[in-house]
Amino acid sequence: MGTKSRIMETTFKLVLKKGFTDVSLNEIIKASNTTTGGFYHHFNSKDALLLEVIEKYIFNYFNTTIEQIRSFEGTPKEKLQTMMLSIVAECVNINEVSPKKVYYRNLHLILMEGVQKYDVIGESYKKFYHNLLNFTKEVIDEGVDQGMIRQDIDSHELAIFTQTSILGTIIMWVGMPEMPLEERMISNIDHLWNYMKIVE
Amino acid sequence: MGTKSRIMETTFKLVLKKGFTDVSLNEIIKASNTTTGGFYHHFNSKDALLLEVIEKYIFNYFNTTIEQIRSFEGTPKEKLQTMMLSIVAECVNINEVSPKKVYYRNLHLILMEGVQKYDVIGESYKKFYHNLLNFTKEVIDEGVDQGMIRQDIDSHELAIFTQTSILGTIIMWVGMPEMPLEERMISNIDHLWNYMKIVE
DNA sequence: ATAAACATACCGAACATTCTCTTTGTAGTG
DNA sequence: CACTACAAAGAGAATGTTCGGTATGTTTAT
Repeated sequence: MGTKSRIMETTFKLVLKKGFTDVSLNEIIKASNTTTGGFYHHFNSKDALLLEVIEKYIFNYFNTTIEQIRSFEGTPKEKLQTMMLSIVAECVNINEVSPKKVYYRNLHLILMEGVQKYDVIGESYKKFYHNLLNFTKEVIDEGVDQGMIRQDIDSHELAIFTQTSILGTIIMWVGMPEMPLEERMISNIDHLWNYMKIVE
Repeated sequence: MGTKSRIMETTFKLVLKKGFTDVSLNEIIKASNTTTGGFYHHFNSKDALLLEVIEKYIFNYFNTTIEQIRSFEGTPKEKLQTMMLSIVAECVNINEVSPKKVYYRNLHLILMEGVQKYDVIGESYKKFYHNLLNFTKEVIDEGVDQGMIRQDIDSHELAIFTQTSILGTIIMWVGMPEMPLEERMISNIDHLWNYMKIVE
């Protein structure tokens, strides 16, 4: 593996454990088995590194996951579930960086730190949300076409409500980590589905 | 105003603008019109100060708001709305520190930074969530007693679903600040209500 | 009543440490 | 020779903290 990607992977691991500000450049350099010169050969600054890392290891992953689920076969409800469980549960296995699910909590917290510190990350975050929202809306529209989802509420409105519930599940779990995330996610999607489905 | 509370208020203002890590002790000391010695007379460390500030200005406020709404008169739906709008919109006026609503976004991000950095803050965060969850459940139980809310779903289950939707609205808005928060919150509570109310 | 003893609140220069980033040097390769 | 990819050393600024000192107020003893 080249020095650059070694630095990036190491950085992601460290950041996942300690956050942006609590991981120093010296630490990164040592853990990456390189030197200051080596580092500055590949990156202009610490910030530049962090931005690249976030972009590659978080947003790239999130957005390609959305793309993958787009071609996934199943009912609208199954699609929603798969989408969310993918983002929530599997993202921790990015490049096998960490085998433990626990880290997704940190990943979320770090993302928030990034949003607060760097406008660029805020922008990527926003793009991802729009991307996810579009996906949700597509799925709901599909359900409407198939006659499974009620038409009396605007699908865009339903998509927003769905997405807020789903993101809320994550945030709630960040605050109460003892809550079983997958279980909760599934049961909340059940409620959402019961609300939007057509009752016979 | 005493030196200690002056330091605390100034710190809260600064932290709200720049986050924990980006506000230095020198900055705090200068802005508080005191000196290094004066500071260390009242606080053992910078971290100790931050913890006290978060506890006083955020969690104290959140929890007393819940208490206030407990004695508020109105329908269950109105109570839910008032609760959330209070936390979301008015909390920015804590001790008239800041007149701008915009800051609530920062407040949330800072809270996340705190949760990530300090276990103590994570604990307070958790307590607040439980407190809020209990409140939500009380309100729903009240609605059930009044025959307004369906009984076929466990009220605890409904409370969790409600809270996740509501917190999701906040998180979604953090990612997409152009979204009108109050409006969104009200319309999401409408959906929730339509789901849990008894249809005639 | 007065002096001594102590406590509290605060000052500010000095401290050691850590941080990011620059500069200079060098081994390998085409 | 020139270029890439790194190594080594350290400059320079900023950080949180310590510590000796002062001014003011409050007990306590005589």
